[in-house]
Amino acid sequence: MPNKNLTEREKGILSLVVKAYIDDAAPVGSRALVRRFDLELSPATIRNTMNDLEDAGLLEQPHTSAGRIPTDLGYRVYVDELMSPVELSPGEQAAIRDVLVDEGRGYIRDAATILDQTVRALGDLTHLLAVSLEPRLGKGIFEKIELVEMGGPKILAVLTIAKGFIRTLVLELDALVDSESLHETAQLINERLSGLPMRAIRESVRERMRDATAGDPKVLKLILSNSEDLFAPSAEEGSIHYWGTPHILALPEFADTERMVSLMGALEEKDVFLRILGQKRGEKGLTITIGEENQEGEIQFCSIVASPYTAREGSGTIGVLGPTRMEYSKLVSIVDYTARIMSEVLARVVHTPDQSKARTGIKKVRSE
Amino acid sequence: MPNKNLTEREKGILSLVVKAYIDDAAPVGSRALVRRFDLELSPATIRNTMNDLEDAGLLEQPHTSAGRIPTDLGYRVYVDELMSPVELSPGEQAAIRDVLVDEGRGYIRDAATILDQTVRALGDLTHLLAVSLEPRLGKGIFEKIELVEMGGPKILAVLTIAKGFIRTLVLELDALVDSESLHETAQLINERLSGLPMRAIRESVRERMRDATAGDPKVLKLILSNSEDLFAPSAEEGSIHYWGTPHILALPEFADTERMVSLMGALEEKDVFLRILGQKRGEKGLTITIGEENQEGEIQFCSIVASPYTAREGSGTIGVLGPTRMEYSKLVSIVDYTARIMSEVLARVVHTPDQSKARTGIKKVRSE
DNA sequence: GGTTAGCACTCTTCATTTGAGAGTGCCAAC
DNA sequence: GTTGGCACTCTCAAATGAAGAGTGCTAACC
Repeated sequence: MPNKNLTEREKGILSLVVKAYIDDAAPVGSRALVRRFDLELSPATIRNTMNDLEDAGLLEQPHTSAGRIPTDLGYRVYVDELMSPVELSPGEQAAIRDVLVDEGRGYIRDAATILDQTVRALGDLTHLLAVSLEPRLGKGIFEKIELVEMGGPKILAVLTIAKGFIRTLVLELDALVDSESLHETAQLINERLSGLPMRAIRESVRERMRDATAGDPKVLKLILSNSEDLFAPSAEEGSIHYWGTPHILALPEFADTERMVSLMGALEEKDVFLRILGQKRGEKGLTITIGEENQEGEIQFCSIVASPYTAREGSGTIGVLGPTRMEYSKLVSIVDYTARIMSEVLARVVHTPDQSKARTGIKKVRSE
Repeated sequence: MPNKNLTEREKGILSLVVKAYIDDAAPVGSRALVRRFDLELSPATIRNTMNDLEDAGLLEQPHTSAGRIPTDLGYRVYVDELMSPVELSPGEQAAIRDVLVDEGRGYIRDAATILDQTVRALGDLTHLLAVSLEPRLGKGIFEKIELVEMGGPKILAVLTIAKGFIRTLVLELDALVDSESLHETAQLINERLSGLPMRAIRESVRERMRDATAGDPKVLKLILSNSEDLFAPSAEEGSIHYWGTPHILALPEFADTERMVSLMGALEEKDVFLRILGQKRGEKGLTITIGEENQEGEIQFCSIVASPYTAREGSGTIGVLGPTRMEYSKLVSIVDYTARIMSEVLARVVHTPDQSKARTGIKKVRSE
């Protein structure tokens, strides 16, 4: 917890310095600050205060006799104690809402599509990099399995999990099985496992399916040997969506090739973002991570404003990444609003592993 | 077709200039060329020849009294007439083969996973941006449909197309239907449509399904009103994979922010690459597109070496993108080899719309 | 005629210089 | 506690100049 013993004046100056630096990306000096905000004080006084703030570790100078820029700690104090969230304009709200809400669209998109579209809107609205993590099945309850013959020795297993999540997996047998036995086998599995949590199934399928009386033994064996994957806890753990690399790459902060490469590498590699966003999924509300507060070295020159969202029984994360010099006060509102609306929308949506666009979305049709 | 009337000497010099420039990314001068390649001729002679090549439009000077760099046309002549493909070292071959070939892996990955892994290997091997387009169903033959009840009013339609391709789509009804009628409806559809090309079905489902005697009329109506999507020609037209942005962003060619932004924008937007790669899918063999030969303005400072690959009845594209200054002679071999192996591997794989990693891949299991 | 040496000229690059501008720290005075 | 004044520092941009690389051209050479 940062020093709270700041005078009112110090708080004010820190705020102004942060604001000015966010706008200009250039060190801000005492004289410039006075002129810019029509301060009643003289530059000299400001200088004294700035000096105190520097001693407190909230500001720093790139070199002697340059202006000051906020340190990570400075931003932290600003974010925690000084700024107040900016209300969104109706236009901004609409920009987000229109993308997310699907009224009049004629079909329900699946979660992946929604995330994709949302992340685009968010990235373009903030002019930063928007990132999101797909919802994970929380405590998934297994509903049922269907086995569909696919021609040749291949079988498509379709699992229905919790309310509305489905998972498909193609299994390959080395012998042909007629669809009758497939159906019987599926039925047997459903009788014994339906309603159980996925975890429980993973741990005890073999015992539960012992002494099978019906169904095809080969198929059953196939299912059992793949139970780790079939009944895995999370559906799409690995899926992140992002949008806006051109926005941030154009910022002066990323003129340095090394930073650029390290960020893009992290994005492509995905691991880094999985860790960061996955961690935030645990948090209760909106999170702000500033610069070196980040665990991941690749992006310690960046800040992230992120918020968890919920989708049925799963939950994910959506957020915005940019240089530490970012408009926290506005981004907080935008990200918070987005996550909120997203939770609303996703509450009504089925989660499928299908990744393609509207074409393979979920069509909502009036059957007249 | 570029001028063929080049003397042997001119061809030689052009080759050397291209090679030197590919290595150094700096304009190459006559004296430097002589020193570098231990030429028997004097710089003055080289100068004369270079002058001729400049007149022919194959070389250009960034400014008077700098060295020369190849023009797009210069590269074209080099590629078409002068270079010879470099054979791959066993190590390089192995690097590609190991990723693609799945022996000993224990499971068959789906097409998306294979593309993902291949593109990674290709990008890292070439130190450029590797891109690929997922295979498209060629002349798809509809095999059958299965309708799976999903809880609530939702139905999962599973289509089996051609040999081994499947497509899933979630449909939503506004009434509950028991699985018996679902099964009957599916059976009816299969009886009437199985074996027909997707195109034919799209055009004439309604007539073909007229006077339905069995099945649930509501479900049938739902299927009909979604036939455009269900029987759409291509499964995953929209999917491109890429890897290697950090590689190319680090190149001097991309120090210019504008180029960087325009390339990254095109990558995120996907449209540009869909057009480029989709077009190449039509071509017979490996294609080299140099600089402004590109139709798409966003990447007219880049070259692409790409090759189509085949997967069952579908076909896709895989290739490498980089600055026009790239090692064509080597890339040709690498891309060609990759596409070849990929076609081999994909011939044995089922294509599913499932995007996640190994977890939801296709498990190959000995049922014994 | 092709090839080459020589030479004047051009242009970039880099280091250096210089002046202006912005900013600081400190001191003394208010 | 606040401020004006002042010496000092540092960056930035423009200007300068020398070095280096390269060119084109001409005249001579084989």
